[in-house]
Amino acid sequence: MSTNKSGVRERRRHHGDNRVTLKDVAREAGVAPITVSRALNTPENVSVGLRERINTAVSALGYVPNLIAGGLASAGTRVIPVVVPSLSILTYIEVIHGIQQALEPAGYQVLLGSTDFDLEREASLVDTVLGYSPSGMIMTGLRHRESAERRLKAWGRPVVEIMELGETCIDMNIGVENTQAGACMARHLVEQGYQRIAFLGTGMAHDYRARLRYEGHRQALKAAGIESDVLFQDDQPSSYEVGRKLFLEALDARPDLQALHFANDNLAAGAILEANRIGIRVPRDIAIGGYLGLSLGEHLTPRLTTVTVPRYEMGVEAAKMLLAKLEGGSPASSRVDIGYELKVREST
Amino acid sequence: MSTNKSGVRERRRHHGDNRVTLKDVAREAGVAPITVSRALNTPENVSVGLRERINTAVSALGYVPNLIAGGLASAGTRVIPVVVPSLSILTYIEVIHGIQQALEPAGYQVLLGSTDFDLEREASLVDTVLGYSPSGMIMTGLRHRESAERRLKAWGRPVVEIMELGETCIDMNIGVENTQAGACMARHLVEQGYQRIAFLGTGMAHDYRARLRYEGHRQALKAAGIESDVLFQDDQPSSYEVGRKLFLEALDARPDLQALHFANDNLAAGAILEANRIGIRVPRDIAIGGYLGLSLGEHLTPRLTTVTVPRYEMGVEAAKMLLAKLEGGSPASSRVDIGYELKVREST
DNA sequence: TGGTGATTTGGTAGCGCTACCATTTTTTTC
DNA sequence: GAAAAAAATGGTAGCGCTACCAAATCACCA
Repeated sequence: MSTNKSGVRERRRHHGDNRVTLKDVAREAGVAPITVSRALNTPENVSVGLRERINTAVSALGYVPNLIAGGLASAGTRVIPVVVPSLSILTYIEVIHGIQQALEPAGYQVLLGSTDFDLEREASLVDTVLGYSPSGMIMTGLRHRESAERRLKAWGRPVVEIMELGETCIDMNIGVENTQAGACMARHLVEQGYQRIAFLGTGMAHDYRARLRYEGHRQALKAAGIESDVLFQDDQPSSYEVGRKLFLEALDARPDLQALHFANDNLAAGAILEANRIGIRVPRDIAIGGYLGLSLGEHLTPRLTTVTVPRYEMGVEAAKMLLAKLEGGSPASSRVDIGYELKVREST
Repeated sequence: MSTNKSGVRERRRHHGDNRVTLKDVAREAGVAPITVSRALNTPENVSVGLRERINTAVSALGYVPNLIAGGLASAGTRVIPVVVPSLSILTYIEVIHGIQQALEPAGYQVLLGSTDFDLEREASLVDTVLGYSPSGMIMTGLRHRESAERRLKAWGRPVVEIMELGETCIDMNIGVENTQAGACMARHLVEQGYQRIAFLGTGMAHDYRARLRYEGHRQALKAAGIESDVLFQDDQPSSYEVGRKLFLEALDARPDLQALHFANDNLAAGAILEANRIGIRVPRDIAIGGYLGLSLGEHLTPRLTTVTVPRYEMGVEAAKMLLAKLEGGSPASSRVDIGYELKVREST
């Protein structure tokens, strides 16, 4: 029977995994475990000599902290869940990219969650990820199930809501005014002299931010004295293919249309590419405007007029707001309008 | 002073956070905590009546397990780190999407890590994420720092290496034969009668999978008796813009070229879009082939000939292999060739 | 009915770390 | 120089859960 010196039966480690622990480092450095913990977490509270001795032991043994144990015992686990509606939409990917690039150097990891635009799933995802004792959290949008919102508020750690801007948020908020962005493009189309303008979007039943842009579009047309309001929509996720389909559908149903306002650049690009193929001249025959500022837009012929949103930067800023709060301070502002910009190019 | 019934000073909870714990559920259901744990994790070991009583208590209190504590005490934390070279490359995003879609329903979360093609960073990322006691892991490629490889092998939990196929892997492997895929396109170009063929790629200094495809390209040309070997490269990440730049550079430097083999569809698309703009006819003036099968390729004029790789499916399959092993069984195969397909369209 | 084994439940210890407090050492002050 | 304050280190308990083993209960059969 395997026994150790003191004759007590050796307890088999739970996991096969026998990583170096803080205790091992402590033994190596000849100090108490808690001192090692301090040397690593609050080095200013440990004398210089000891600190060096401990650091030597750490690298000698190749110690890597068990964040799980740390998370259980104290604060967070240096995990930041990022909850987005979909991973198949480039927009969210670019935001996540920005978040990740800003968080990783600070020693935080991104935990990915996707809701498929379902607030119920979002709520249960919030429950799940809170089970990881994360250090903070990034959510998409300002609308959530009441239960999720309550839980996050009670949680008391930094939360950033992105993509959208509103009066009230759980904790911090960065995004754009979707209604205004929608109105901006519509106004531009009107200013260009177009009168018969349609809005074309996908998944508007669940994507309320797209609905907000449509709402802005309508308001702008109304303000310009255009009462007619043409909408083409589809329930599939946005893609070049769906853009193409909506484009053909609109041409067919309303040959008199002068301009098409697409809910995003994927759709708009699909339309321009199809126009190229079938010989419809943009904007002479019909004008096309998008939303997002995907790089593809600049390479199309004609180049796509769009309302750009700095998605990557939004991610970086969201992460920075979170980090500011995590590091004890408070962010410069807890509500940031990342802005949008109308890029007038040749398609309108 | 705040004291409880037994006169012991009440210990302030570490975290403000006062979630419902397993103990609370146990009290509510009138059983021992361990029984609740069993009812949730191995319900077959708990009698039906008790199981129901416990489930009632769980939902009455809104209990959500603390995965951190579970992870510390036992096996994994139901986290699967996914380590990829970059989040700005659509390929990896689509794989991650597949992984996420397959893992989330099974109750696993994706922890994102990106290495920027730096194996040193990859190794330290491996150390970091192992600190989360993950249940399994997904890595990109088969080449790693020796330390990372050793650590993962010793770790003893399921690891899937994706994107590439090889003789030896840490644990499980799914991907494509990059060399063959590169050769496939080159062979096609030769068969179409093109002789003066260039390969155009980006970041080939660090992206060895792109180098493998180039290697395949060279071998195929050599096999066809074409000794000349033209390469244009750039160090920026792939984009339409860089594709455009390489395209113009190639046209300028070697006006006699008949076909361009791009390392990926982003570059190839950038080239076709530029060709459209400046009036170069593809494939009459010059043929263009890509790699990946991005959906954009089908919407270009001419449609892009490419070697498609089922990226989303690769993610799903990788996740399934992992899940099979996590759930005790073993995957049907621990080495899966996800395959590629030459899609001949109008650009060649 | 008692005995055997299978099934169901509970007790205890500990996963690796840090909060909290106690103790020791050093520095400062008058 | 002693007393007081500050800084450095250590001890202990416990974060919430599950592995391991012990105990209790049940089913079954001779």
